[in-house]
Amino acid sequence: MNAPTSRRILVTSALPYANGQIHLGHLVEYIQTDIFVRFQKLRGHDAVYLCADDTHGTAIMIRARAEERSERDLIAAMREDHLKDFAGFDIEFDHYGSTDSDANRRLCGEIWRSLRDKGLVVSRDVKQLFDPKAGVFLADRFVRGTCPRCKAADQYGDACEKCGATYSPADLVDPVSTLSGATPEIRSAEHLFVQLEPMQGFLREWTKNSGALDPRIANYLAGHFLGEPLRDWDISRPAPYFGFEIPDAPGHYWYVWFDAPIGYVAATDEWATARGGSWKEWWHRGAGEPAAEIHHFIGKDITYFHTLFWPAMLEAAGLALPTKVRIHGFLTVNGEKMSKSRGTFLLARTYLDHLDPACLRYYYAAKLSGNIDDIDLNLEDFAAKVNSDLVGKVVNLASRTARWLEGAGLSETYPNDGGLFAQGAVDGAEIAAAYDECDFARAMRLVMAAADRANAYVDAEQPWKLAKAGPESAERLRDVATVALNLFRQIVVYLAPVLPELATETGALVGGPIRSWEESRHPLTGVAVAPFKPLARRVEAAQLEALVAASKPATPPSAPSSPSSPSNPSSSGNASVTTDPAEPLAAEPLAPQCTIDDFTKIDLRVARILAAEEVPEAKKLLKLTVSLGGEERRTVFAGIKGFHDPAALVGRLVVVVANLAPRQMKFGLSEGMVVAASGAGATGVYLLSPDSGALPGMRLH
RNA sequence: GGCAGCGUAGCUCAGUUGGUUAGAGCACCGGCUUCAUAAGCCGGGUGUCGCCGGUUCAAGUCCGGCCGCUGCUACCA
Repeated sequence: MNAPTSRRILVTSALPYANGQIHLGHLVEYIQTDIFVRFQKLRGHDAVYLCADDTHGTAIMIRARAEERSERDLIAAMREDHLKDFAGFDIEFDHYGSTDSDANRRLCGEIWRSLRDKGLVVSRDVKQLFDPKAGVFLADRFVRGTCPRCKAADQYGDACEKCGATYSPADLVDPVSTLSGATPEIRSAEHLFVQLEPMQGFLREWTKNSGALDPRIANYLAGHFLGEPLRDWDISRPAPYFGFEIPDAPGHYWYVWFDAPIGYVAATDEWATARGGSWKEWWHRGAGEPAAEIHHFIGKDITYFHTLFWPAMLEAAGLALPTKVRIHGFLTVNGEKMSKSRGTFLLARTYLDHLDPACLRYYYAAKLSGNIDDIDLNLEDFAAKVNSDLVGKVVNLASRTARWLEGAGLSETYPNDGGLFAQGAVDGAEIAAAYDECDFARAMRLVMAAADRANAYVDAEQPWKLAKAGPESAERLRDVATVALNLFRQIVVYLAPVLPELATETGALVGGPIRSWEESRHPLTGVAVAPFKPLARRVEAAQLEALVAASKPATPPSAPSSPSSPSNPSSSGNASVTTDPAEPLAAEPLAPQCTIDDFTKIDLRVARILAAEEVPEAKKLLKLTVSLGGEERRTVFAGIKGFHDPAALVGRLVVVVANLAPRQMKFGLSEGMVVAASGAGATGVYLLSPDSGALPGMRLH
């Protein structure tokens, strides 16, 4: 029963680059980190979540130029966007800084001096392509040209996508700068390098034995970098460059990857200073009691920086090393890389326009198991999982029992529940262990198992019958509902790191704010229960469709419908045009715009009804057999019973969706769908018929 | 091209150091229920564990090859 020993835990997420908006891929990391930190805080630990915008580098400089604004103006605007998006997803940083801060400049200087003092900095000339028109050195991806090996046109500066050759940008035939179109010239410039080879022994030991890395990662590093001499790390860029000028090397700037991780320390500095402390309490070895843990959450793409460069820098500077580098995979949507053209490049903002952030937080939690596999956001699965778990199992528990307690409140003593609450409390240890290892998927499975038990309890006790049985059952009813609501609140405590909003609302329903994991150990008794308000809403397919539609690239400017256009009679005021009632359209607004590609996915065919029979048990269905021409027959269940006489349908031509996935219905397999018009408020269902002459099997274009 | 990860039920995923008959949730099928936001409960596994070969008394698990998917590729893999 004693509270867990308090730990001091500093947690970071990778710094988002100030050159783009937050998307759902980013959020895999920020949501994951936020859950971890909220969990640690709920457990009573001294945890702090720090992050910052990563603001420097060529890309920012070039974009600022293109937009004819200053870099600082650009990064200030991006920062605001980022903060808004994070807040929208309930991601709660203790401090959110910027790499373009005074604190960061100062700390970069301090760590730089340590590297200099250790003799790790060397200077060397580097030949690089230079864009004379834009006046900047060009990273490989800003140069395109013809592959020197296979002569494929329009290849990047470092490798050919066609033949796979790798080369130096200087080898490209007819190189062109993608910035200005100018022909780049080769220029030589001095760069500063940090020697890593002297750190090889340290890195080999740290990656393998510190416990900071998953053995798979340690193994990967051992086999690919630590087996051979480590190359020097090019750490400076010549002017012009948006970043910090190196104090003892005028005209040279720290490369963005030097100042970015130091941003973690700078954020600590700003946060600690504001509350009267110092960053040294967290980053100095042996400072503070107990020793602080440092956890970095990162994506697998930046493994190299966080497991070799960064620890080497910290080691050289004599600072504390990461306790854990927690590496996660990337996000795919519907099994594929996010794609703008498919509408699966989902921005945080767009998601928030259509859906509840809690749904994504839960879905990610249910899929994150702490390893480096990519995770897939399957939109159908997303809706099914959220609806089934959150709405059907968890929230429904309160929804189906809270109302019986509105007047009386919870029972004065906790009733016999067959050990359910006690079992839930015991499970808490296992759930906590899963959270602590970032195996949130396992935590969610355990929580849902608890919810299943609770629902089974309610079902067995049949409180609805007690409610009807009259006053002599009132106490029993109160007891059953008391158990159910306590089991619900226990589950919500376990879900609080993932679903802070649900935790807040549950606190308002019964028992007050949830502040500690310990609240899962003791049932509430004798307290009031507020009127029940819906705690979560189902995800509807239409919301997902709208999200995808809104994520497609801006459609070519739909010809602004000019009111005077003669082809647009409804707005021409022409008296000869009859005005139809507006209700049908108003009742069911237009679906989001789709492309011709979307449309052609749906194969509409003319079909002839060969047979139509009643399905006696069905309220709405008729069983139709239709011909698509030749021998192609389909069985289709159509929801038109009561509007059409089966006998009158036989022989008639209709339109069917011919490539619709078969659907198992209660009365048999339906192999298509007959198209019909209907609408809110309308009473009938109106089948479509082609003009005479159409033949079964013809496609609608 | 190089490197890494993955490939288990219709879908999303668990499967610990190789060890009975390969699991969960969802979906689906059958039954029950009607308090609840079309929610809930009971029952049913629907599978060539990507393919081929090897090690072993025993392989989803270890080894080799192949295929497929995904990601990364720091001025240098």
